[in-house]
Amino acid sequence: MASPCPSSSTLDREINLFQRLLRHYGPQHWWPAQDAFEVIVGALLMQQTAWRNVAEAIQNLKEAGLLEVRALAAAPMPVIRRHVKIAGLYRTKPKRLRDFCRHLLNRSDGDLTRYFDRSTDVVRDDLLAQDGVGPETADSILLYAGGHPVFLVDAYTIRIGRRIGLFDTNAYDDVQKHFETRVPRDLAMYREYHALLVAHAKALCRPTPSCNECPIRLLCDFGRGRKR
DNA sequence: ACCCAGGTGGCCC
DNA sequence: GGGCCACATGGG
Repeated sequence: MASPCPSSSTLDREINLFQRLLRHYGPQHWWPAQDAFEVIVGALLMQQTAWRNVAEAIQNLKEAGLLEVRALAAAPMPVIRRHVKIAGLYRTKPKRLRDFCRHLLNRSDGDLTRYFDRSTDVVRDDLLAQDGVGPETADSILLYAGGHPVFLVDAYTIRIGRRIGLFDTNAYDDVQKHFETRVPRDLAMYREYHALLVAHAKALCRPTPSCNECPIRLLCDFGRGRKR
């Protein structure tokens, strides 16, 4: 049966949004990391912290020879703390880093390929069981370190999606399901989609606080709104 | 002196 | 299930 060829205007908004973002911002080349382990460390440090500081913390670890599962698992807490202090939450993040590495050793002898070589759901549950790993961190690790195609949701995704009327919820799982049921489950595309949403958020945040000048007319003004 | 950053876990109702 | 809070550093 020859199904009618959909013009771009009749495509799902979620796919159309991806195409507009990609056309405007271009490929983002995410995640900025050398290898899977560096992605994991970055994901654990990134929470509620500017990437600039995370990058510096990772560089510190790298120069200290600690950007490796076994080394980090064995490093004394004060040493780890000194290197990652710049990434904030220095009383919680170092312990999470070290404990996560110890878990990797227990689970797969520190072999990340082996660690990720299970079904997406199984790995995701295993990640979520670790201290400091919530849905976003788990999915960023799955997507960018493990090569598992999951749609990564973050505060930007929810803000943009709500403001342009894609959905009306803050619930992580619901937003994820929203995209996963409308966007083909493709690893490269899911990686790019999330990176593009962040690129758009950052582009919008700085120069144009209001959406009137949004380069791709998404009408999604930014700012978190008052807290407290 | 604020407000924010690619969250998470612990409470409370 | 949803809403609030502490956590902590550095930059605008």
